[in-house]
Amino acid sequence: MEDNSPEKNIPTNFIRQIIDEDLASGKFSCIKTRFPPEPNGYLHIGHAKSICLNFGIAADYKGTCNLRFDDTNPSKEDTEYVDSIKEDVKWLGFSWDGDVRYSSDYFDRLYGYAVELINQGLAYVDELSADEIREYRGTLTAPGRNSPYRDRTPEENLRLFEKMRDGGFEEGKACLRAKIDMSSSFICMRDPVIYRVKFQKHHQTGDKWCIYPMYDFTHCISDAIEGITHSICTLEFQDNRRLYDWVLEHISLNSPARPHQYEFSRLNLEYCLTSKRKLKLLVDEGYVDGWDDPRMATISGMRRRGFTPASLREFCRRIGVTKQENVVEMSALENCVRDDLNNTAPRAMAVLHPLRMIIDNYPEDKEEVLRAPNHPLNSQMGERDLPFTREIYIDEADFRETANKQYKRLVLGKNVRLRYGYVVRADSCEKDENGRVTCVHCTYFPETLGADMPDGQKVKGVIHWVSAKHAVKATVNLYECLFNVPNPGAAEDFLSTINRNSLTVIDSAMLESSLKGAKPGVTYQFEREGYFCPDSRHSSEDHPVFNLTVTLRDSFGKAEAGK
RNA sequence: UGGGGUAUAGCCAAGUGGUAAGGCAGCGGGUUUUGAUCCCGCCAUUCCCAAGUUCGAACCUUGGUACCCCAGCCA
Repeated sequence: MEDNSPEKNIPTNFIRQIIDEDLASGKFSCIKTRFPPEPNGYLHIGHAKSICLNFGIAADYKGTCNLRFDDTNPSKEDTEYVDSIKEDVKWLGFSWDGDVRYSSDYFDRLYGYAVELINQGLAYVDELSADEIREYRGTLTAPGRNSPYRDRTPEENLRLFEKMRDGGFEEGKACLRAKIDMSSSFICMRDPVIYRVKFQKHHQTGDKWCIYPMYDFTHCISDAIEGITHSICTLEFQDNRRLYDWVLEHISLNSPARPHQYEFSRLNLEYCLTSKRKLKLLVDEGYVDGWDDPRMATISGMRRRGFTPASLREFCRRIGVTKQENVVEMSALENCVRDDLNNTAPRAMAVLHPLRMIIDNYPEDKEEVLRAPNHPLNSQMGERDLPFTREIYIDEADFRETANKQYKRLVLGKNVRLRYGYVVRADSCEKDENGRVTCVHCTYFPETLGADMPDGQKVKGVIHWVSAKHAVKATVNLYECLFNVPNPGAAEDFLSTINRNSLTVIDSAMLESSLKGAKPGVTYQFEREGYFCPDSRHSSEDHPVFNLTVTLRDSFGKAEAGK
């Protein structure tokens, strides 16, 4: 039984099941989620999964989703990142509720809650060094020891915490710790540091603070302040959930309903990196052309590559949300892009490796204008002109002097159809001193425009072409995966797994004339080749530069390669 | 016996005691002026392993095994 109703397209996953139960039980009446990136890098495909999850849930349950920058570590953050993140979320097609939020909006209140903890005897200023704190923390199998500063009075702690705030301690000389349990089996509960000294200008709060709250203290409180009902994060925070709950249990903030944290597994995509730290290294060390290099699995890179928001959303829908570790195959993503672009991309002809073809029986000064649909299955996308002349370009791969029956393109003495045009027969070819074919001479059959050969013979092969006189010379960037191995993130030295052939620049491709004014933002299908889009940085009307988005599926090439 | 998690096809992933969805990949066939698209068909007698409970188990119980995460004043 097939059911294509929209309801069936809404994903089901364990988080949505929890929400269904919470709604049914009356625990919550309205769902609020949040997408909480730290502005310390550009968003990548893994973030797209989280964005689709959080904003998707809000949309489907008629709730809301906040965009909140988790900006508690000013030394790693920058407004360049907040700007790019906002742009990426919007581009993906989502809108956050109200204004953009920042954890730093809550620094005053956070400070107040820290004081509350101190007053309850649940936090203390520790003057152990970072190294000493690590020693005292114990190991995975051995319990930790109490800091000698653990039993200071609330009054003393308050005074010391104010001193921290007022710049009275150098960095590393004091920190505020929650007093929990140094022998807990959850390492994160062994008196976690919740405030540290950092004489660092903050991109939002400037020089107002020299102490900054830690993630574990900040995130849960920020969620509660914003009335988040379901705080969704990735698996590595599962232990931290105990601290998340502990903090909210011990402060006076009573939101309508206490938020709960749920964890899902992060996305791993074959041949890609989904680590901001490593992506930043590629950018900083010049291995790529910026965060938006089309080979990067960043949202901005994929945008520049020609991926569509719809294809990324569909990808996130298809991969699902679970707690299982996973590595998704590249083909899953590629298929989503092809599915979308196949329906929406205007078609065009572009010859990537030009080979001259002269149609000897076509008058030298004659020029015809052929018409071609912009989409084979969607006439609403209109048509375009295709100038046809005696001299055209075809692709080198589409001509062979001799070939077996499998080869359906142009062979000496055989016929082939010029896409949207005539049938031609190859009569002879010219070669250079290296034996490389430089020109093919053909005869065309005037009666075959939109018709079979006069004798009724069907021509199997169809090849693309452009009029030499009207062709627009262009640069085309071809891409392969940036890495040679399926899981570069797991490599001991990921830089050594970089694919040196990840970029191939074709500097004299020939485009059909209608592509002359092509603007970034539209992805075209170059027929028989793949999807390509104008490069947003380098393409111009004088010098078009196109990036390969993804090739067409190619069963012939695959079969040939398999031989 | 530190603790927290996860095991269903090559890769994702439904499934929640009633007899293994779906997608991607792959394989076969049809249509086609894109070797594309589209269409049709095939692709887990078995759910990490082993015992047990039950008329009936991927789902429950017990015992194993494998893998991931945690010892930042990062998030």
